[in-house]
Parts: sequence; C-alpha cells; structure tokens
Amino acid sequence: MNRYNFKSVETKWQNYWEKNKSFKVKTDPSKKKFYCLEMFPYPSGRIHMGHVRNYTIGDVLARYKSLKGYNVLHPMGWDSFGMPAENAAKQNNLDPKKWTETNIANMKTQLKKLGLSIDWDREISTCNKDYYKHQQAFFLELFEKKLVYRKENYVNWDPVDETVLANEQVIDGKGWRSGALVERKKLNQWFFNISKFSQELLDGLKKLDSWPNKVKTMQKNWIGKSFGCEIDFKIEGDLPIKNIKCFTTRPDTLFGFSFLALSVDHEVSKFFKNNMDFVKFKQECSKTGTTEEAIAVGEKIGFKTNLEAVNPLNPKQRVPVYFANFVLMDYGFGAVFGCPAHDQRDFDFAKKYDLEIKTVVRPLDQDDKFEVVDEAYPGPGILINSEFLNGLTAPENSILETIKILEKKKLGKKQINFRLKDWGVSRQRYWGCPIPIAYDKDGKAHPIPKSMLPVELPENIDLNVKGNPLDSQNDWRKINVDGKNLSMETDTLDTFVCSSWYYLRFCSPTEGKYGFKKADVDYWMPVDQYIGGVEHAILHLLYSRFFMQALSHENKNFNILEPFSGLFTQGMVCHETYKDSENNWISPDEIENIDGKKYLKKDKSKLISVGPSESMSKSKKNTVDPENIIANYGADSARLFILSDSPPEKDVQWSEEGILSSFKFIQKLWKLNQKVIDESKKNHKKDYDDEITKFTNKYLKKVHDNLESFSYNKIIANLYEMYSFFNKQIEKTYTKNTIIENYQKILIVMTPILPHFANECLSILKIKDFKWPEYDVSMLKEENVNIVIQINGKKRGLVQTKPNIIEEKLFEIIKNDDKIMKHLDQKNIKKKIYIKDKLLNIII
RNA sequence: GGGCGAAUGGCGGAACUGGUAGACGCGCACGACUCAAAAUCGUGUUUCGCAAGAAGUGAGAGUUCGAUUCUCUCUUCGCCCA
Repeated sequence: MNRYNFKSVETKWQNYWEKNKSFKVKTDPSKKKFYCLEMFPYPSGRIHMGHVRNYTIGDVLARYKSLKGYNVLHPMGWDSFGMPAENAAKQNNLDPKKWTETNIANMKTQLKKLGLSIDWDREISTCNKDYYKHQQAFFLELFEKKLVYRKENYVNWDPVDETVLANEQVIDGKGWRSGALVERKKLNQWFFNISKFSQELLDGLKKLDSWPNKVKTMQKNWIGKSFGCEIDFKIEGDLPIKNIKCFTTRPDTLFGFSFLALSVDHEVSKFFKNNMDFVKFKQECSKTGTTEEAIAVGEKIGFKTNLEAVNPLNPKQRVPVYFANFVLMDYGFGAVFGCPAHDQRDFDFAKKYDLEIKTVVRPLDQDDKFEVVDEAYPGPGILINSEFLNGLTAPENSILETIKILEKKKLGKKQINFRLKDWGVSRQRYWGCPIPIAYDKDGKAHPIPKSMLPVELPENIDLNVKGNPLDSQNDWRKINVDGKNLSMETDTLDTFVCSSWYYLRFCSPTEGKYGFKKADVDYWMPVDQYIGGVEHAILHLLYSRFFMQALSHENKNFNILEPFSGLFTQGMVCHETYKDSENNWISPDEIENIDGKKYLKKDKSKLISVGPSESMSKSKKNTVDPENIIANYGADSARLFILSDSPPEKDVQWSEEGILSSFKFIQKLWKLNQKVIDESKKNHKKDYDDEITKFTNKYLKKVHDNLESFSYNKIIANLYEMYSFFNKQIEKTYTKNTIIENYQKILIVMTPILPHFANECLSILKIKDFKWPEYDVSMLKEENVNIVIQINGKKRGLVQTKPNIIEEKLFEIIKNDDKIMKHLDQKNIKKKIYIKDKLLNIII
C-alpha cells in the first residue's frame, strides 16, 4: 500500500483549480449568491499563522456554500498602502511600489499553497491606480455632499513617524507603530463627517443579528451616545464674558456644583494669552496628551481665573472658574461643571484645590444624613440637599425633571451628545492615496475634476527627507485646473479609507468608469459572511459602515446601509514560549525534544524553560512559518490542525504534536480509502448494511449543523469518529453499493476541510460534479432509546427499550433489575418524574 | 475605574431549549509486531477505593424531582474602553 503523497496531490489539485478557473464566478441573478469575505491582508511579505487560520475558516465556508449550490464570491486582495512599505523602502533604498509588488507575489504563492477556493481573477491591490482612482472619485463625491471638510485641529502628532495619528492609534499615550510619546499639535486636516451618522450607525447595529454581541457592544460604546443637558452659566467678573455654555449628563446634581472647569483651548483662554502663569500652565497641560486615557490617569491640575459662575438653580451661589487639564475642547463645549461629590475626577480636583464637596445624592440604602467622604458616589439613589429637587430618584427621573425645570426657566435645554468624533483622514506620508484637492494662492481648496483622475503618486522619489516626501515634489505639486495654476495637496489618505470600500470593488474589479457596477453590487452585496480578527471591531468595521452610509446619502442609485450582514471574529494563534538559561527568547525551530524534555538544538546540553502559550509574535520568537509547515506536512494537515483544537472564535494553541497528529490522521484516512476501494471490488453476501447508512446520515446531519454554527472544531471530532466507525465496519460484510454510496458522501463533506485529499479520493472513485449530500431524516430515528433511571436525582441505571414506552411498562422492567431495586429497598415511592424516552426519576 | 466574556481531567476542548458530565484529540500507561528502535495497530486513562461505592464542572448560596447549563454574591483570568 502506497503512502499518501501530499506534495504531488496538492500540487496536482492546485494546478487543476488554477487551470480550470474552478472558482471563477460571474454576476448571475438567476442563481442564489453567497459573498464570503475574509479581511484582506497587508502585504508584509510572508503569510503568518493568523492568515492561515483566517483564510482556512473562510475557505471551509466558501467551499461548503458552493457545494450547497450557491454562486459563491470568494475574492482576495491586498491592503497595500501604508507605512511599513515606506519605512522598508527608506531603510533599504527601495521603491515602495516594487517592495509591495514583490511581497504580494510572494504571499500570493504562499496563499495558493493553502488550496484556497479563491477567484484570483478578482484580485485587487489598493495601491494600484486603477483602485485608488475610484477612491479619489468617492472622496470628491463626499466632498460634494459636504461629508468631507477641512479644519484646523489639535492632533496627536507622532514625532518619530512624523505623522498624525487617530485617537485610536494612540495607545498608552504612544504611537501604535513607533511607540513614541505622542505630542499635541495644531494642523490643517481633512475630515470625514462620520459623526453626522452617529445615530444611524448606532441604530444599524440593532439589525445586525449575525454579528457577535461583543463587537456590537464595543461599537455602541465607541459611538457613546449620552443624553444630557446644555446649560448656559452666567459669568461674573472683570472680563467681557457674560455666559459659558457647558454640556452635562448629570444636571440633577447642580446643587452640588462647586466649580466650573474649562479646557485650556476654550475661547475664554484668549484673555489669558499674555498671562505668563497661564502660558506655563497650558504648556504643562500639553504634556499630558490629548487622549482620554492620559487625562484620566494623569494628575488633575487647574488654573484659577478671576471669574465666577452662577448656579442657575441657586443664583445666590457663586463658584470659581478654572482652566483644567481634564477638560477636552472637543467634548461638549469644552466646559464642564464640577460636582465633586458625585464624580471622581471632580472629587480629586476639589480635594486638591480645597473646594466644597456637597453631597446631593444618597444611595438607596442610606438616609438623608449620608455624606461623601473618601470617594465620589456616582451611583443611583435619591436626591438630597437640593431644595425643590429633593426626593427625586437618580439618575433617570431626576435628570429628566431637572432638564424640564431648566428648560422652563430658559437656562438650558435637553441635548444628545455623541462620543464619536469625525474621522481625520490626512496623513503626512508618501505611500498612500493622494487626496484629489489642490490649493490656489490664497489657500482655497479646489477639487480636482473627475476627468483628471487619478492623481497619481510620483514614482522613484527620494524618501529620505524629514516629514512628508511629497512636500518637496515641486513638479508634481504643480497642477493646472481649468487654466488655473494650483498646488496639489500633499497629505495622503489614511489607509483605513482604502479598506472601507474594497468589498464593493470585488464585485466589479475591472470596472473602469466608477468604483463598481450597480448591477454587480446589487447582486453581490451585502457581504453574507465577513471573517477577520476582533482587533478591527471598532475602526475598520465602523469606517466601512460609515462609508456605506456616506455613499448612500442623497444617492438614488446606491442604497446599502450595512456592508456586512454576517460577521465572525476568529481567535488568535498561540504557541508556547521558550527561553534559555540567559533569559533569551528561543524560537521553536531552535529546539529539540529529547525524552519529553526540550533542549537547544545547537547545544543539546542546554535545557530550555517552557513558558505559557501566548499569541504568536516576532518579539517572543514563538512563531511558526506556515510555509515550512506546508512543506513538511502539507496544506491539508495545516488546515485540519488549525481547525481542530479550539472553536474558531477562541484562541488556538499551535503545537508540533498537534500538526503531526493531523498529518498522521490523513495517512490513516488514506489507508481507509484504499480499504474501501479494495472491499468494493469484492462480492459480499449481505446486500444492505443498515448500520453504515444510519451512521452516515447522522454524520451528515452533525457536519451540516456544525458547519452552520461555525463549530468547525466539532467537525474534526466528527471526522475522527467517522474514521473509527468505518474502519471497524469495513471488517464486516456488506455490499459494495452500500459502502461506496455512503463513503462518497463522507468524502464530499470532507472537501471543505481537506480539499486536496478529498478531491483526490473522489477522483480515484471516478466521482465528478458532486453536490452537498442531504441527510435522510427517516434514517436518523433510533430503534432503541436509553432511558436513565434516577433515584432521588442520582443515576442508578440505564434501560434500553423501544421508543414511546409508557411509564408503567418501564417500571415493570426496572422491577427485574436488582441493581436499581437495591436502592429502592422497599421504601415508599413518593413521586415519579418521567420524561418520555429520556429519564425516570424516582423520589423516595 | 467602567463594559463584555470566561473558568469543566495532566493539556486543548465536548455536553441540543435544565435531564447519562468528560465526546474527539493531545499526552501518558500497558500490550502486539520487532533482535531492537521508529512507524503502525490494540487496550486503558476524572479523582479516591481491591471492590461495592463515594466525590466531582473556580468558591459559596439559591431555585428545582434534577443545575456545567438558570439567579445572586465572591475569586481569578482574558479582551475592550478609560
């Protein structure tokens, strides 16, 4: 018996699929469609295990749906703009375009070796001008709809990468890529007006039934709708300011008001620009950074003005006005009222500057003498010390009542506030999509006419300059629009813009006039199943949802509000970590396993200490190269193992033992295949094997159910069960028809998991043009049922009978069972609970 | 600090809407084949106990005839936001 040669079989099928364009699809409204999309990769040069997992999960689904008769769109492309290319090009004196193209070619070869059912004719790359040309057109479309605008704004400036970062790209006050401390800087930036759709994006979440709740919650929190009140505070003092507006979610705590805090960028600050103490204070504040996190963690500091604010509900009360570092200009109006007793931040501030702390809410289990002492009490309760508000239930009722009173007195009004900010899309970088805008001498922005698109990136330019390399491209910057000499915008678009609409492009990848064809998009969209990492739960997914809202806005021809009807977020791939005696990380490749202990390969005397399994990362050297795995064990083994050990949504632990056992299992399946072929040639006496048919039908149901619920790990368990059963059953007698009939169904449902192996076996059996085999419900019925006998809820026995047995008859059977009767022991039976065909519980 | 989630053998994980806990795999042990090893095949494997049996799903309570599953409190861990 020959061994299964995965190398020749996998190459054979990959060539076959490529030659026959087996996965090429067309828009065809007569067929039901299924759009299966995995998040496209950044072309870093090599695929990693995370890709293997992501694309294997998607491929299983795509192949399954295809067998089920769907017209399946399963495309692949490259998120190919972005800083790694620019940085790599800088370091190695290369052209980012060439670097990217080489990487794409390498990764494409690697991905093909996984045996993915991808329509490669639809391949797209976002750095290709045929792609970004349409993106520029979309930008102009949004510009016309006034959904794009330019404003001067404080930004998070990464001094190492010399670029602007979005709030979400700032982690622990540092740039997400460079790790440099982020500074505050004022710059002119282009913005997408995502906040215009805050409510729509929030409402849309409710309809996304097939999204993980976790992701929906994260987006909901990110959008951050809060309900509150705009209050106009009267100001007294020797400056020409009469009022300051502020937003609060807790107007009901107004009687606990003890200071008003302003952002250092608040317009009142203009009166202090010559005050050296204030300038110093402002500088101090800028060190804290702009992130909400930095503000929450950092010390709360303030600068006292000579102004006083009047409490609108208690006009006798005057409180000091401060500038404070914890107030952000872009939240509310850059002003908050401080109520120290019921907000920890205000509490800390009040303690520091010795301000009054007046308790105005008591917890439900406390009386009116309750007083805030050591920390603020932000929880629910009853209002106290608040004159006419006393007794109201906080927060809901008291907030509503207070707003009513303030509105009546014309001191404030109800307001909805969103945390979601507009999306800054300008990046001071070369390797990105040029913004199709040019400026005249006065700095006025003019859109580039659509007929002049694309605005192409200049090639072969010097990247080793400070700041944005495009700034020094004087020839490129000169542009003549309608006879006017203008100067090109040199900022490029955030790469998240590229990935916000790529799924539309896959529908019409070669369309020249517009980003997509209406007929294609009408047919394929929305994406039925989107699969990717949970790390994109907020940014990419929210931006994509916004992009659909923006394109649909005031558009008769396009009305897709949600791009992804189904979302699945897969877990990470982890691996044990290793260290040598000097505490250096050691890669799994450098380790040899001797007698169950792990040693350094180079020096076998050196024992390696094994650390916990963590997500694969280069810094911990616990990565495994998919290319080596495929070369040593084959793509089917890699696919089998990556699916087998954990549910797809959870982290999976990669291990040598695991991949080896998957490899061995395929060899076993191959032997089984040989046995089936041999057996089928013989003549057997028995003409029908009921057991094998029943098993197969049950198996088909399990696999079907598990495929539908993304329980891919259980499909592998089912596969192992199938192997043991068939391997035993084959020793018995049956006709060749029964086994072949059932076995070929098994092979067909195996093709999504092990496409090369299963297709090879099917072709040996000369089976072509197969469909997904449906199970026969009548074959699922059991002839006998096992009924659990419990006494006082404890299992005491098991009775096998025909289904639908009545309780009395069952009890008769039990009477002959000594083991069970022993426990009854002549005692009085108080009660019997009988669940038909399942369980009898006898209470004594 | 807030939100969400998780906790089941030595390990990864099963258990449909409350009804036989531990499927399947890894690891381990023993056996077969072999001069031997690898590979392969077979058997066993929650714990305690010779056994009968008892205990057992992070801890503690509750609901129930019956709880891994539902409710509450707590602990630990993870992720996200701060």
